[in-house]
Parts: sequence; structure tokens; C-alpha cells
Amino acid sequence: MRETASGAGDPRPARSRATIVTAATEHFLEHGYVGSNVDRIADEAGVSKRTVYNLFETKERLFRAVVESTTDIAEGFARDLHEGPVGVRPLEVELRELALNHATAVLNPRVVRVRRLLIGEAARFPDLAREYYRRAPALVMDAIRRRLERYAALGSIALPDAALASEHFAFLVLGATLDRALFESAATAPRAALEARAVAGAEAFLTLYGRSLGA
Amino acid sequence: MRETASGAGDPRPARSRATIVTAATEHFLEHGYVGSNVDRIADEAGVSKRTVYNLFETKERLFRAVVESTTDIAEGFARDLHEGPVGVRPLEVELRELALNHATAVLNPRVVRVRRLLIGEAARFPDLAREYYRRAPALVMDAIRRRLERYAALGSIALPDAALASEHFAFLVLGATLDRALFESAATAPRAALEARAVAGAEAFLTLYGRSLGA
DNA sequence: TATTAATTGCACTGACTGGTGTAAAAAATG
DNA sequence: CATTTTTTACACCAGTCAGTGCAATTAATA
Repeated sequence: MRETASGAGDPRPARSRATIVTAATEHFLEHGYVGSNVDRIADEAGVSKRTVYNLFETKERLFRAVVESTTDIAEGFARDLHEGPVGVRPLEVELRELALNHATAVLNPRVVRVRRLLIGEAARFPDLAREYYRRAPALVMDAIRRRLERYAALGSIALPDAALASEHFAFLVLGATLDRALFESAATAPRAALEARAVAGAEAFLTLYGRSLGA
Repeated sequence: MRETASGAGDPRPARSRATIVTAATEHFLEHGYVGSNVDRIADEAGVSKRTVYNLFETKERLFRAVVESTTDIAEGFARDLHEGPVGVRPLEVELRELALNHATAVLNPRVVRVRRLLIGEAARFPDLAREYYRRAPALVMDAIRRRLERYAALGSIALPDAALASEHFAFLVLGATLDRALFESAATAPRAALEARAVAGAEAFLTLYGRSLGA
């Protein structure tokens, strides 16, 4: 009678679920919701179609499971991104690193594909898009804000509006690059250009909010 | 024998094309490419399905026509956005106006929906997404750059890297708002918040590149 | 090994949909 | 008004696909 959570139980359903979600994720990312085919997903998961329907009642439920799993993962990354110590190295060095980490994380091809999927399905699944935004991009913004506030507490920078400042940081660093990446599937931007912009963004942020230069 | 371009000729095909493209645009924006239904598009256009197929050979061709038309329009807007005179009013006032115009144009709900569509179909139609990006967002960025360069020529601001500076301007002004708008279908952001950010972005830009304060 | 639960294979249904063929109606044009 | 071109109405085809039913098979578990 114990099925949920703990307890060993038959390991097969869990295993199947996992491989199906993995295959389905790839499939949905590639073809979108309507363009995806449950038969093919089953094949690619190495599982019978019937098993898919035994474990997920409908295509929509499967899609929701995929998005949920992806969101969970993203949330995890977002939560402990930018968590390291603060104030051990020169401010500009740490900000540059923060910028590069941020850019690397958000511009990661898989992450960009997830964004494309959710944005593309925003009309069909508004709740999913909204929740993803809340639990990934918004969380990342929060992590940045918290880190910047630690710098502010140290007196390195001045933050009249911490939320606004973190938005400025984030989009100075990767705004233009991300915008382009959403439209251009192929890995267009050479890594160097991306990094140059990230560093320039960090410098601009420092000019804006640094104590030594600003007000 | 004269069919293309000038010459009167039977007005019906042109009229049909126009109404079909209009209806199809709405439909594709709402349901995406695969989710759209040619029969329904015909109905909504008040036209027989056969007429659709007489004027556009396939669903894909129709979709391409829709995107092309949308891109044309966007290109037009982008081209003569930010064209007015420069240097007649105080710099900060003009920059604030530039920011508000920029934000209003890019965050326009229709524009956001087009972005969603193209981003969502980027895997299926990479060429369309790329071309849209080139002829709309990139063009807007160019218009901003040109305008900023005129301020630089007047000596009001200093632009070591005009392209980078225009990216900074654009994304300081609406980066965070746009990112959110892509995920949240409903008109979430109250106009006031949008405007506050735009103005704050313009001020930040001025801090960064203004001659009076910066280097 | 015996029991139980999960998985498979596969055929099948019903709805949907892109695209075509055709003959008649409607609307331009001269 | 006569001619020509476009549009319509409508039936139709073929392929696709979500979802089901079921008997046989396979793999956990005790």
C-alpha cells in the first residue's frame, strides 16, 4: 500500500518514468508541444507506448511532467548560483567573475532551448511559463540581488534600489547576447564576444554603483 | 500578361491575399505553426479554403508570407524609430523620451507576441527567426546607436564603443521587463512599473556615458 | 519457485487535417 | 452584355496521431 515516496517497491515504474521524461524532454525541446509525437517519444525512450500512457495519462500530463522536472533542476541551479564568499578578492575581480558565471549559466544552450520552449508555449500553457519564470529567471535575479546586497553591506557599492540594481547587472552582462541567442538557434555568438560583453557589463555596473567612482 | 507589381488587373486576388494574411497572422500568433489550422484560417478570413490554397501553395508558404509581412512592418517601424531632432532639449529629457519610446515600441503586446512566435519556431524555421532578428531587433539597436552617436557628436556623451553603449541603453531600459513579458502572456506589468524602469535605465545610461559625470 | 505487478506488442479507433478536383457561381473587365 | 478570371461549395483522400484493449511476456518480490 505504500507507493509514494520512500520504500523500495518495484523499481521499474520509477526507472521508466525517468527514461521517458528524459527522452520526452529532448523531444519537446526540439519539436514543441503540438509538434511532438508520443509514439516517437516512446521509441526514443526505448519503451512501449503503452508504458508511457500507463505512467502519464495524457500527452499534456507528460509535457507538464517534463516542464516540472526541468523547472526543478533549473530552480536548483538558480538557488545556489552566486553563493560563494564575498569580499576576499578585489571588487572588480569578483564582479567580473560573477558576470561570467551568470552569463555562462543563462546562455547555456540547454537553458536557452528551455526558454524557447516555454516562451513558445506561453499562449498554450500560461501557468507553466509563469511558474518557470518565477522559479528560474526570477530566482537567479534574486540570487544576484542578495549577493550585491552583501557587497553593499561591506560598503563596496551603494544600492539605492537593490532589485533594480540587480536587473541592471544581469542585463548589462547578457541582455543583448541572450536576446540574440533566443532567435538564433545555431551557436552563433563566439564565446569570446559573449565574455567580452559580460566583462564590459560588469565594468559598467561598477561605474554605476561603485562607491569609489559614483556618488 | 502584366501581373506583378503595377497595373490594375483583377483586384480580387490582392484583396484575398491581404485578408488571408491578416487572419493567418492572428491565428499563427495564437496557436503557433503546427497548432494552426488552415480550414479555420480560411473561415476567419471569410474565404474558402480553396482560395487560400490558390494563393498560397502550402501551409508553410502561408506561414512564411505571414512572417515576411510582419517582418516588413516591423522593419519599417524600426527604421524610422528614434529619428527626431537631437540636442534641442536638455540631454536627460531627451534620453528619457528615447527610453520611453523604445520601451513602448518593443513592449507593445503585438510585438511581444511576434517575438514569442518566432522564438518558439526558431528550431523549425531558423531562417525566419534569424531574418526577423536582423530586420527588427537588430535594426532598432542600430537606430539607437545612430542616435547616440549624434549626441556624441554634439559632445553631450562619450562613446568609446557605440555598439556596446546602445546595447547597454536598450537593456538598461527594458531588459528585465522584456524578459518577463516573454514568459507572462497576460499584461502583467503595470504600465507604471515599465515606465519607472525605462526612466531609471535612461538615468543609469547617463551616469555611465554622460560627459558631465563620467570620465 | 510461485506470485504479483509492470511491461510489451500490436492491432485498432476516431478525430483531425493538409491538400486536391471539379463544377457552378460571382465578380471584374472590355 | 459577353468573356475571362477568381472564388466558392463540397466532397474526398491519405496520412498522422492521441489514446485504448488485451493477451502474452518479463521482471520483481517473498
